[in-house]
Amino acid sequence: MLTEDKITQAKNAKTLQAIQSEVENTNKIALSVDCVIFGFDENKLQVLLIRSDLKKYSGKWSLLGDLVFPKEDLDAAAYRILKQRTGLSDVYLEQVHTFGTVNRHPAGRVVTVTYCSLINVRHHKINILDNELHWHDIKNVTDLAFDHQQIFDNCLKQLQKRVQEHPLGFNLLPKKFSLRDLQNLYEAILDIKMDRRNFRKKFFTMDLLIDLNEMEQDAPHRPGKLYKFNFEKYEKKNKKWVGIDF
Amino acid sequence: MLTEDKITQAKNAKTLQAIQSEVENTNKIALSVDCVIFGFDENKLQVLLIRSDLKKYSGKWSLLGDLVFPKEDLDAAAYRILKQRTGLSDVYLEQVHTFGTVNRHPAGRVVTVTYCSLINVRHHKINILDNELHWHDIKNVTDLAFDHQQIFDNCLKQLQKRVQEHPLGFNLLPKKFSLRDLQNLYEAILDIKMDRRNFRKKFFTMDLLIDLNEMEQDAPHRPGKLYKFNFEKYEKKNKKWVGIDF
DNA sequence: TGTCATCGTGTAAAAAATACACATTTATAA
DNA sequence: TTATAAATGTGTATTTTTTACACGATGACA
Repeated sequence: MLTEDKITQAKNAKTLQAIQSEVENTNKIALSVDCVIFGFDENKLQVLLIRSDLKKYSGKWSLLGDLVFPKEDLDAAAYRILKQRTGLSDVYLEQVHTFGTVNRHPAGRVVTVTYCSLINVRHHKINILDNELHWHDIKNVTDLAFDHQQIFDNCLKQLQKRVQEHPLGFNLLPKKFSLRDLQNLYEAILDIKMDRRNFRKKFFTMDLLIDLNEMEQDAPHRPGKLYKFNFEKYEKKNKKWVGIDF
Repeated sequence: MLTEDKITQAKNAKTLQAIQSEVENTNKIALSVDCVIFGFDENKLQVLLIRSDLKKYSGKWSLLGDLVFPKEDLDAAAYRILKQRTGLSDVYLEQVHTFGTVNRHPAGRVVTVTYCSLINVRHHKINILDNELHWHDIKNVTDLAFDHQQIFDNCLKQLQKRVQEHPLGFNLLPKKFSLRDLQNLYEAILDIKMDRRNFRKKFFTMDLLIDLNEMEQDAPHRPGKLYKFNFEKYEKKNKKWVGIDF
């Protein structure tokens, strides 16, 4: 190493104290997490919203969020909010994006880490005690408080993409579901219509559905067979590259 | 609305001051950005690293990062670091993930927002004056300081995925490139070998390359034709859904 | 027992991905 | 100048995947 290098290195090698001082004193910022919680009910994709707790946005709906505690992991904060609001643990949760525009929050600088969560509406329904908390058909979600509309749009877009690449969608369905349920789910998330026969062929070819030899109950017409997703088998196979396509 | 609802709403409707107080006083956290800066040189994917400025990690390499200023947008902080370290503006930059494990940084709680940047090595080469800053073949990147190995791995994985779905890769190449250059780039990023004829067919079929009617210079063999990417045409076409595949 | 709605199924055509070989061009070295 | 080495440029046959499309069977209900 050249002498010059050593000088530079010495210059760069701050003491831990120096950095600690920077971290402690100068540049701290409030950090929050916001959860976009999706559910699937009546063949519609739904999102869980709460009335804004800020007078400025009184009457508007907002995502579920809270400040992150100083000694709390980000994921833990997101789980805390979910547990608090839905009573559910063990839910699908994935970080999506961090929004940090300086003036995004009226109360000061708040950077927010957003999470997408998928839950089975049936499992948690009884736990929504707070009357200010409601499911909304995503088609009717407009004009949310803060920058939550942007966050929501971003999250939905990511969901639409990821649901095609990974078996996320099953988190929104009961353990047992019919192929019709599954197709309705995909159609709701992607906002498209699909050919029924080709959809079935697609999933049967994947060979990741387990036929339960049971039938739908209480269908007002010919009942369909019930399936469950074979997570074990899915975990074992490592998906290959798809190929360049843009 | 029920009376009960109104009570709940009143309870939830904090004043702006109350929230401001929370934001200002209780839960502030140091926030940094870390940039994974990729380059492409000698047919190898490279990443720009600096020697750690912490004695604890003396000798180890780390990503380029800095604390975010209280009145600075996240993206702006990332651009600032890039400008500072490479002299480049107008570079490809994309937020990837936010890492916030409580003990990830020895100096205290620091949450970091990570960015992936793709730059043309030729354009900035002269601007690396700092001797502690070096390009590293990604194949040799191991054991970075802090949790930077994890951040790097995550970022590379995302790059591998996104480069197949969007024309990011061209940010790593000179404006004029041969098809061989392009293929070498994809092979380096994805760490696979591709069939030359099928690769060419693929890109010609896309019809997004403009034939410049120029030839490579100084090739030690038969020179290939040079192309540039048709960004205008690409922007105009909106890619349709790919289809379920997992 | 008839009607209605949905289930369950197969095939043909089109499009995309893959595997694969040889003549051409330029630089370089004999 | 000529021969050699190395990479370019090109096409076709095969397989796989995607798409389009129709009808008989089943169960609920009236």
